[in-house]
Amino acid sequence: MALSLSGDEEEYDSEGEQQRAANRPKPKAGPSAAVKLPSNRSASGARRRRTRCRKCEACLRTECGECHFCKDMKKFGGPGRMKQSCIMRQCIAPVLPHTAVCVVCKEAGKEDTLEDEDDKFNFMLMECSICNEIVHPNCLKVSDASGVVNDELPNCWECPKCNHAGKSGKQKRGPGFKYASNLPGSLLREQKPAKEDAADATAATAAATAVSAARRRPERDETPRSRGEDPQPRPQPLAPLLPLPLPLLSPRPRPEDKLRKKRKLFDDDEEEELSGRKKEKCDEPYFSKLLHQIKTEEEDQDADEEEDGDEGRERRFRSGAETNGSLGDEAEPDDKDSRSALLHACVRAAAAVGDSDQSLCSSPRAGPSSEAGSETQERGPPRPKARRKRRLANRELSRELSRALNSEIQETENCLANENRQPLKVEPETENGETHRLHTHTHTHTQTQVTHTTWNRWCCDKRLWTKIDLNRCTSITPLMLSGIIRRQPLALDLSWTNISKKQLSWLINRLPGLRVLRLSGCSWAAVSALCTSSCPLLCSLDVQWVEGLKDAQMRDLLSPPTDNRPGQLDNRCKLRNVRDLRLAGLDITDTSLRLICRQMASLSTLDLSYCNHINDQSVNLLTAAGTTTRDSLMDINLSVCNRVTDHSLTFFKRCGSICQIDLRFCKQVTRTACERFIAEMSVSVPFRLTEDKLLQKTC
DNA sequence: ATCAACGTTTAT
DNA sequence: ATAAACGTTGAT
Repeated sequence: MALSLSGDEEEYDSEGEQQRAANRPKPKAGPSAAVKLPSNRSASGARRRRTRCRKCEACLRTECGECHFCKDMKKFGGPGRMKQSCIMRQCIAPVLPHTAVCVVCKEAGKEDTLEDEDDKFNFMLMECSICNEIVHPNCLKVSDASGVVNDELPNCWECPKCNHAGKSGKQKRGPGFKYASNLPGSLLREQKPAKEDAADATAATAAATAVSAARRRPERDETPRSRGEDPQPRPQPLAPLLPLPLPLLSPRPRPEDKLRKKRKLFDDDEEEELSGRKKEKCDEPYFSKLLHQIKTEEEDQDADEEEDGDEGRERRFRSGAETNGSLGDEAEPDDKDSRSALLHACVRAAAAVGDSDQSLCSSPRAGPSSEAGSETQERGPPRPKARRKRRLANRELSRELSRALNSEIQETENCLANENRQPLKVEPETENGETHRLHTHTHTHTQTQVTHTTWNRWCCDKRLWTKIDLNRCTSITPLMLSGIIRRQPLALDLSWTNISKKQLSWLINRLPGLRVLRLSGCSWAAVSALCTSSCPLLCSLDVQWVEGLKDAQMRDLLSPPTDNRPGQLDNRCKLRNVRDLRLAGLDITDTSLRLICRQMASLSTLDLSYCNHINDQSVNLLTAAGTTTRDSLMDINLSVCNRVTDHSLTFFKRCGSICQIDLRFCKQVTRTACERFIAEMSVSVPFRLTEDKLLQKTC
C-alpha cells in the first residue's frame, strides 16, 4: 500500500501539473519563502490555534470527496498541497486546544466539574479576542468591568481588561466563517486594514493595534456594496404558492433597490454597529431583558400568540410595521438598529438557550457566552437540572440526524438511475410545516409581544427550523447566514433578496441536506452560484424572475460539473433530482426546455407562467414520446404565456400523470378548447375547470 | 511518529 | 482581491 501510494502521488502530481498549468506554477524549489513565525509570540500574546470541536454537525460529517479541498487531499488523489478541511466539514464552533491553560493559574478549563452555570462560566477558559490571553474569568481580579462575551465563538470574549480600556481589536469570526477567507467563493475576508497591519500581522500587539484598528474601522463600514447587476425595477410576480390572481402586474420597484447601496459583510461590522452606535452589548438592559424573557419562557411553548399568515401554509412572524409583505421599510437608522439588535439577540439567544445547538458547539456550553455572561453579571437563577438531560438527548439526536444525512446523500446518489422512489419529504413529521422569519419591529409595544413569541420559537427546537424564510429580506448579513447554517434547514427562501453569489455559494456548500431553494427575483449573478455548487438533495428550485436568466444561463445551471478529475467524472446534471421547477418570467426558449426534459427525470411541477417564448412547440417537447417529463409531469403552469394556443391541450392528453394545467390569461387559449379537453379526457381522467382556463383533475 | 488542518504568506 | 501554498500546531 505504501509503495503504491508513492506511485499514485507521482501519477497524480503529473496529472495535477496539467491542471495546474492554467492556475499556478509548481512551487518553487528554492529556499522556501515559508511562513515566518510570529515575532511576538510572547507569553500573553501567543495566540492558540483553535481546533475542531468534533461535535458539531459539520465535524460529524464525512468528507465529501468532491469539494475543492477534498480533491486536493492525497486520499482523494490530489497533491495534498492545500491542507484544508473538507468544505462540508468546516467546524461551526472551533475550540481551544486541550493543552490551553489559564495564564494566571496555569490550569485547564474546569467547567466540566461544575454544576452551577455561573460557576461553569467562571471556571471555563476564555480567550480574549483582543489580547489573546486565556484565563478563567474567576482568576481575574477585576471587579469593576466585565468581559464581553462573543457568542459566535466558544470560549471567546473581550476580557475585562481590554473591554474596560475601551479597546477594540480584530474580532474573531463567528463559527461557520472560520475558513471562509480561504474558500473559493468565500464570503469573508480577513479583517486586515491593509498596510499598517504589516507591523502587527501577528495578532498580539494588543493595545496599540487594537486602538488603531478601532480608528480605522469606520472606513470599512463605508465600503458600499452593490449587486453589480442593474437595479432596474422588475415586475414582482405573484407569490408562487398562491393561486394565480389576475395578471395585473404593474412593474414595481424591488423593495430592496433603495437599500442596496449599503451592505454589511462582516459579523464585526454588525457587532460594531451595535456596540459602536448604540452601545448595545449583552449587558445592555435591553438584552438583559430579552434574555430574561427567554429564560423564563423557554419551557413555556404554549404561550404562542403568533398569527397564521399566508393562508396557513406558512406561519410567519410579522411585525405590525410590515406592510404588503415587504420588509423594505427598515431603512430608517433607528429601525435598522433595532433590527440588528434583534437579529443579534436572536442568534445569541438560540446559541445560549441550548436547543440542540448544544450539540453544534464544542465547549460544554454551546454559547458559553451571552447566557453565562449575562448571568454572571445579572446573577440569574441557576438552570433547572432537567435541561441538562434534554441537551444530552438532543446531542444524540443531532448526531443521529447528521449520520442520517450523510447516508441519505449517499443513498440518493446511488438511486439516481431509477428514480421511482417516493418523493423526499420536505418536512419531517416532527414539524408542522412552519416557516420562520426574522423581523423588524418598530414599536416597542408590539415588539415585546412579538418578541416573546419569536424568542420562544427560536429557542425551542432546532427541528422547527426546517424552513427558513428570508423572502424580501433586504440585507442578508453574515450573522443570518451563520444562523442558517446552524439550523440546517431543509427549505430556504431567499427570494427577492440581494444575496450575493459568494453568500449563496457559501450557504449552499454548507447545506448539503437542502431540499427546497427559492431564489425568485434574485440576480443571475447570485443564482449562478448554483453552477459550481452541488445540492445533491435539492428537489424544488424556484428561480422565477431571475434577471438575466436565459437559455445560456440555464445551460450552465443544468450542465454537469466540469472540474472533476478523469475517472470520477460526474456527467449527471446538478439539478437532476428537481421535481418542482419554477421558471416564471424568464426569457427561456425550447433550448432550455430540451435540456430540462433531458436532465430532470422526475420533474413533476413546472411553472412557466409569464414566459413569453413558450409556445405550442414547447409543450410538444415536454410531452413528446421518449421524454420522462411526459409521464412525470403533474402540474404545469402556463398562465400568461401568450404564444400558447389551443393546440397545446392536445399535447397534454399524452401526459399520464397530469393533474393540473394552468392556462389562465393565455390569450390564444379558448374556453371551448378547455371544455373539449375535459370532455375527451373524461373517459379516463376526470378534469374540470376550476377557473377560466384552469384545468384540474377532480378528486 | 503520523495525520489533519489552522492561519498566515505568497502568487496570480 | 482571490486562490494556492505551506510551516507549523494539535490530536492521536
